Amino acid sequence: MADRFVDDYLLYLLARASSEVSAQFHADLKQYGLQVSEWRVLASLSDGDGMLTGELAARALQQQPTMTKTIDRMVRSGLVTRRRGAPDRRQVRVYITPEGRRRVENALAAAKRHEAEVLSEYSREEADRLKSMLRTLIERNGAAAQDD
Amino acid sequence: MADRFVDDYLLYLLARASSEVSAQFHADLKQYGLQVSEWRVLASLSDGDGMLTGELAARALQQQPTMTKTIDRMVRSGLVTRRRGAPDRRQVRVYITPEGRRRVENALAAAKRHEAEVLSEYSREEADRLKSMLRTLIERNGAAAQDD
DNA sequence: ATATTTTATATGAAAAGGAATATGTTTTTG
DNA sequence: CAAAAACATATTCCTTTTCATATAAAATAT
Repeated sequence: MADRFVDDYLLYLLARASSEVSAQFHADLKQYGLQVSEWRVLASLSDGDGMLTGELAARALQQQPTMTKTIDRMVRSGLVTRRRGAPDRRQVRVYITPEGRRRVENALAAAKRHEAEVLSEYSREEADRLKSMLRTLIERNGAAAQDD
Repeated sequence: MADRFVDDYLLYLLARASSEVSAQFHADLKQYGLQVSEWRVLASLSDGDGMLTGELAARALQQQPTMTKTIDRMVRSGLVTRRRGAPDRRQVRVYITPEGRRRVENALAAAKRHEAEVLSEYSREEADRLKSMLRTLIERNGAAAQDD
C-alpha cells in the first residue's frame, strides 16, 4: 500500500471494506441465480409481510426508479408479486412468493455462514463494537446531512 | 428499524454505512464536474506518478473493462493521459494532467473537510479504531478468499 | 527456439443504473 | 369543496457497467 491520501480516507476505507468483504458472497449469489439487488429485496421481504417500493429502494440502496425496474424483473421471474396499496392507492406493496422464498433460503444460510466466517477472526466484543460503530455512522449520516 | 435479518448483518451494515456516509460528498462531487469513479482515479493519481489501468481498477473498485472506459472518458475530457508501458508493452500507464490536477484540488479539500466533519463526533481513539478495523477487514478479505 | 500459457488491456453487445419528468392519488389550503 | 401542493410510483432517454471474449505482449515449458 503506497502512502496515498486515499489509503487513510474514511470514505475509501468504508467503500473498499464493503467491496472486499462482499465480493466472495456476491459471487456465490450468482450460483443461486440472484443479483445483489434481488438478494437484498428478498432478504428484506423474507421476514415481514410485504414492503412498499420506496422502502425497498432505501433498504436495497437503490433509487426509487431503479427499484421499480428491479421489481419488474423479479415479478417476471416469479420471485415477488405487486399489489396496489390498500387505503392509499398510490402505494405499491411487494410480497415475496413461495418461489422467491425457496430461492432465497439457501442464500440466507450462505449469508449467515459467510458472516460467521468473516467475524470468526474477531472476538464477540470486537464484532459488536464494529457493528455498533457502523450503525452509528448510518444513523448520524442518514438524514441529518441536510444542513451542510 | 424493524427486526429483520439484514438489520444486524455485517455486509449490509458495511454497504449501508458506506452509502450513507458517502452520499453527501458524492453529491458535492457533481458540482466539481466529477463522477465518483473519476474522483477516485484522480485522487489515486494525485500523489504518485502514474498508475497502471489494472491498479486503478482495483483502487477505484471497478472491473478492468470498466476502468478502460472510464479512462477513455477522462482522456477525452483532458483529465489524464495514457502511455504504453516501458519494458512491458502490455501495460498502460495513466498520468494525471495539469487540468486533472486543477480539477481535483477542490474535491480533495472538500473530501478532507467532509471526513473531518464525519469524524468530529468521535474521539481520535475511536476514529483510529474504526479505521483500523476497516483496514483489517480489507486485508483479511482482499485476496485470501480464494480458498472458500 | 517454438509452442503454450499467462498476463494486461481493449472491445462489443446486452443489461442495469441515473436524471428528469410523467401519472395518478392523497393532502393541504383558502 | 375546488385548487394547489405534496407524494408514491412509473416511464423515458441516455450513460455506465457487465460479461464474454479478443488482441497483443511476456513468461514458461518442451
